Amino acid sequence: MSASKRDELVQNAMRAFYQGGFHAVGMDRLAKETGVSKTAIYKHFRTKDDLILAVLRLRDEQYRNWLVRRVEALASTPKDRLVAVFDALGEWFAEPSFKSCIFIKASSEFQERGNPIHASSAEHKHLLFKYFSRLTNGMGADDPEGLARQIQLLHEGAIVQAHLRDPRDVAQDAKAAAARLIHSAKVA
Amino acid sequence: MSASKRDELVQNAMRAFYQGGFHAVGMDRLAKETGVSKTAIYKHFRTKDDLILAVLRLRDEQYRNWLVRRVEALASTPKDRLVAVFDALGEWFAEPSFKSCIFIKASSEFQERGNPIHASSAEHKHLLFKYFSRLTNGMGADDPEGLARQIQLLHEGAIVQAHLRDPRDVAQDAKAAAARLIHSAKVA
DNA sequence: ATAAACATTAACCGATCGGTACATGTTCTT
DNA sequence: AAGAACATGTACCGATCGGTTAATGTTTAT
Repeated sequence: MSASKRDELVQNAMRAFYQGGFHAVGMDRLAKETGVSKTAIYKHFRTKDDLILAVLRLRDEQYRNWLVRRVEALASTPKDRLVAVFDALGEWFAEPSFKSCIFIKASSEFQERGNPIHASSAEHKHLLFKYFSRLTNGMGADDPEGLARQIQLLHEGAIVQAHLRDPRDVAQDAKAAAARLIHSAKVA
Repeated sequence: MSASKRDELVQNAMRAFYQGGFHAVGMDRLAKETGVSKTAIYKHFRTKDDLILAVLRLRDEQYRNWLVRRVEALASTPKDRLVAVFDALGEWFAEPSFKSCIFIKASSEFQERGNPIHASSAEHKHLLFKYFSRLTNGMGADDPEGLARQIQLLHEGAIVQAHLRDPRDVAQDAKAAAARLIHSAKVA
């Protein structure tokens, strides 16, 4: 199996797990939906959990790349970019295939503290925090880490809410709250 | 089976699903952990999904009752109570058995729009919104529904974060953000 | 052309899934 | 005390779970 074929498999597995859930989607169904036989899958991934970890690694890279690039395109100062995060979120929520965040889902299904899948999800959220932190540092906030954590609270809350109610206004609510927090933040 | 026995079953099922996940915990394991045989369970619940719905109904009542009473004990004005919500959350996060919110987990595992379990989770979050809304109305906020939605964003975000990182400071971060939003909210 | 190397498929493994049939208590009525 | 009504546990149902074995292409090197 070529490297690109493998990437394609992980990508298709991501779609299947994202739409159907990790426990709910079995390996047989996965083989059918990805067009790759179970044997071929197990040639490259020792266990289902390993495949899930590969899916999460890919999604981490995808999501953070997308967010950073989209935010860069929408605003040019760190302060404006922190607000623009929620415009980007709004675009994501509006996609018909939006079904919450795969890491929140993964941590819901694999919740034991030491589980690698849980840890991988936590790591993704930490990397996201570091991105927010870069921006709050860039705008010269007095307590950049604190503000970054607050921004992330709104980020995670918006995703959860967008999955449970009409997502149309969720991003705007979060954006308004973020703008308040950012503009009233003390600058060093 | 007496009514109290039934309640006890639902309560024990709640613990098992909460700790282990809905798909991951099967009916055999459930029977073992609750001490009630499968046959007896199926005497009172047509399907596993029906049992899950009963679990969610109980948890909805429990959580909202707990939150309202705890907040009432911590503060006496609507404005202070909105902030106190996050002190209550902090107490919850500090419990060793805390493992996120069962409704967020349920909506992660049953994510199809029309699924009754998903709908029940959404309904719980809507009832929670109505509680926040009562408080924002009580404090005379200019846009009470908008502020209530922002408070709920912090509420959901805090739960997700508390599940993925050290939960010690999460509630305080959310409380600080909520206080900012509440105190800078226009009053009609 | 041929054989080694690799990829794929189908069939199968024991375990567990949600759910049920049935035989055995146990309790209440008379 | 006898029998109806109900509750319970055991053993089982076909289907599916994650994962493997072994036989069958398909490619590549010589």
